[in-house]
Amino acid sequence: MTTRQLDKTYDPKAVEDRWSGEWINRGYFRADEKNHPGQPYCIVIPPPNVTGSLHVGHALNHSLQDILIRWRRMQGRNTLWLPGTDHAGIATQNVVEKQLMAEGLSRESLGRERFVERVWQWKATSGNTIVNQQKQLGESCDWDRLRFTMDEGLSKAVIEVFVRLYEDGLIYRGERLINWCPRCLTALSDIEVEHEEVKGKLYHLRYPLADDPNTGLIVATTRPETMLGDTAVAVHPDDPRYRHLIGKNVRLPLTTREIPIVGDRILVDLEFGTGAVKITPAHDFNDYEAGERHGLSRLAVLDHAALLDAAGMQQAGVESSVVEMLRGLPVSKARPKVDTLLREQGILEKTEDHKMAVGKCYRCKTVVEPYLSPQWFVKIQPLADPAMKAVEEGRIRIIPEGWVNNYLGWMRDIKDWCISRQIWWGHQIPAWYCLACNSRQIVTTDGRTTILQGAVPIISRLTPSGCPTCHGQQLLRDPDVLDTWFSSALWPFTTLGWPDQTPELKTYYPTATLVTGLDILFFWVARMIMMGLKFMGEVPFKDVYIHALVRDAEGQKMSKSKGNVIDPLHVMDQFGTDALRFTLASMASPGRDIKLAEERIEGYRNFANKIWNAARFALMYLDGPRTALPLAQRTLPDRWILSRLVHTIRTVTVELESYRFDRAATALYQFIWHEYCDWYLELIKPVLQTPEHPDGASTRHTLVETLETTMRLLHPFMPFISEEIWQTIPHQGDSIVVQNYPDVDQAWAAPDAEQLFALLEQTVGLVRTSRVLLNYSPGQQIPFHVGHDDLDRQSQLHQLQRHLAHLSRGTADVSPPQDWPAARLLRLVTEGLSVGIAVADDVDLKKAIERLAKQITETDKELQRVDGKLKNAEFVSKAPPDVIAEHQERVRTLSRDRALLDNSEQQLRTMLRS
RNA sequence: GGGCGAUUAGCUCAGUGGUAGAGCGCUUCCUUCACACGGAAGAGGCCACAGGUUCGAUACCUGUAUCGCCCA
Repeated sequence: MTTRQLDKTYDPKAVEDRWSGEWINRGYFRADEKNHPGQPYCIVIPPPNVTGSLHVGHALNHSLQDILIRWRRMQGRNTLWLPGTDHAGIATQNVVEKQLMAEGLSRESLGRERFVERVWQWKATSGNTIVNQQKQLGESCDWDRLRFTMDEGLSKAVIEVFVRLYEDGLIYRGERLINWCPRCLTALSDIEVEHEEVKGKLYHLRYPLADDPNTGLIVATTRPETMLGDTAVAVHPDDPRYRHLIGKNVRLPLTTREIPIVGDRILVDLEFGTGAVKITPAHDFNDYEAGERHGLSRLAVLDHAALLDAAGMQQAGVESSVVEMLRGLPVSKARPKVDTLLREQGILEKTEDHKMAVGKCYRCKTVVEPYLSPQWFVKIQPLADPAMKAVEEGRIRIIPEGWVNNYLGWMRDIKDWCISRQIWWGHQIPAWYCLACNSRQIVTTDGRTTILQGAVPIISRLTPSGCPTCHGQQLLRDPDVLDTWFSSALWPFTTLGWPDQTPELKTYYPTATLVTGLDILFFWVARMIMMGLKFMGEVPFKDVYIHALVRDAEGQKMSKSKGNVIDPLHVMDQFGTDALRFTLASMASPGRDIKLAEERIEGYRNFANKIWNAARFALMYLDGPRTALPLAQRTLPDRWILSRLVHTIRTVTVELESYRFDRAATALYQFIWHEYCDWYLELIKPVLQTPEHPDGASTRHTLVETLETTMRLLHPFMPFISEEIWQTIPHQGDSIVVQNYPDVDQAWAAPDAEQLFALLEQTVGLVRTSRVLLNYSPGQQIPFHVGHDDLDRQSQLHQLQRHLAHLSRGTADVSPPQDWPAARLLRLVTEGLSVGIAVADDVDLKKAIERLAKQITETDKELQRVDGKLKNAEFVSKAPPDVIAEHQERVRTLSRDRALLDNSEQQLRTMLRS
């Protein structure tokens, strides 16, 4: 066998480039839905926006999934990690529109067909960016199954779902107040609005009574300009200030209208403002509902661009001079004008500062307007109920559990889902209208065609050939497209071939785990559950693992505008992909956001280098025969490291099963660095470096055995370096990717070896401390004494003599402390263990004495504390016997230590004086 | 306004009803033939505050403060 010489420093770049491509070429990630004997384990990736490039949030999300998938694959499960991208309707349309703008074009100038073509073109050139980046990260997706939410199969499925929901009466069209983005010019669903607190003013307006203009009612509002569309004033029916006014009318200032005063205990908060509020059903959600309760008409005074609308104002009886003054103005300009008008007319009583929430478009951050328009909705309650039940009954587990209430709470109050968007990029709604039958409902003004409420749609999977009612041939397709989240809600089954009953669907649905961030729990997760239950009759996944958000080192949300974005590709370039992956995994503690700092990644880069050098070390000493001796015949270091390894295997496996990536990563780090490298490799050096050593063959075997196993254990976390090392050391098989994950082999556990080792570690620690106290240089060989109060331990020290001498660099005399020379000896004592080192003539003893004094103080403190507890009658009578025994034992040990330390200190002081 | 979470070493974070832990940073020593992206030894903490439960609380309960997130 030829061993390759490894470089002194690990260079991730070359290794990663080679393996990321090679794994794919060899088809290791390809799923087999038909012949694989293993239990299926499927994860569908949260499809990144096709516009996107990999950011650190993806890196976290994908790293965790890849860990799970690689781990399960190695465990022999029939794994499928299904990749894909999302067409991201509004976001993508915005990107392409921006491009057009730069060319002096607009989507309107192109027309719908050419615009959509243009987006496809853009997708063809830029859409693969993120996929290529994912491959670079080593993501073990089955890339042959890459799906896109607008590819042919998925589009067909989307239409199918729409038609079926419509036929089931779960989709309807109606005029409702919806969230409207005046910049994107489209409706948004409730959750696509981000609420932000801003400073505003509360305006107190006096509305005079119609039959007694000298008295009036003062209403409080944050949006004075909408008063033009008021259709009532509400007071609380129990409010003694106003209840006698209910049923009377007020004169609405700036208009020719009179509006009624109504009593409403939902809308009106007795404590807030003046206790009287205006009702503007066309421009406020709460007012809209109040309007429904009281049968009020809705008067819209803003148009689709959120500009004051002349026609609307006229219809609302606004005085013509006011109409002229305000027409076409945006709210920001209209408000000061209205303010002035109201002041002049003595209507504005006062204003006061007021904090209020404004809604912003989650795509473009423009302030959204409640807007009255006909839209398509999903009737959600019938879908939400089973989705709640699935979680309540534990058919879906949400991890961490804390989010369950969040989910259930949202589902309980869920509102019908507005699914139509007035954009062009997306799945066009499969609804057609007969122009003949709907001549009054279809109006075109200024080139904008509006399909009014009441139009009768023809819902069809294919383009209908004619009107089924009048057989008319002139049909207009509904111009709206579906909410992007409509198609992603179907992702777990449409990507597997639904509505066809494919083998994939049969094998992999329901999927095993969904890994996602909290931010899309409602957007995506909840809706997948609803749709999965509706169309598959089964939950789409069994576990939902919700991970944290990645923030910058200061805890700020990363954003391009703040300039605090950590680019994962840059980091991968600088420190290696494995280092980034390991960092993210080790920081993925539940319920806490990740503050990512580069130093942390650098630390794990160092870890990778450490692993690399451990492998280098192994390779350097691997020449010669290797023999697998029975475990009982192996050396202490070998039995100890195997015992620690099996312990680590158990920990990593258990932690992965409970999605504790952080703990699994910590266990690996601790084992590899501080057990394998710090102790094991040091311990076996004398054997490896002695030619023809009797333990050589067995030690070399264990060295390879443990290193090879450790690489397999590490592989899901650090796929590249583990593969590279695995390939270099003796192994069987083509790639670590397809090897078995290490199993817990209980035979490796060796409690006796661990116990011995603990004594070794403790003793070596004391010797090393002594050396530093006495300023012996690290290389200097020194004689030292070791002894123990406990006879068993004393004899164990004899067994350890060789290792002690090696690790402490000196010659070890194991004998009872009372036999040691009394003079010129520094003695350190811990828990019955004594170490004595000769003091050279020229040594400064101050440091050693200080250290002894300090330890004596600490021992005293501890002694008092423990003794105090034992003197407490209640403790002795109530604490469990084993705890009491333990305390008593500690008092004994501490007292002995204390006496010996005292003695040692006095000796040193004597020396100092002489 | 409602709900959830956090508060532990200088920083970032684990953790447990009975000796307080890690990484980074810091101090001192060391280029020893795996690794200076390294080794060894150290310093550093009233576990936010106040009550309660308990023989015993950093941990369990209640309240307070501060910060963060979600929802309205």
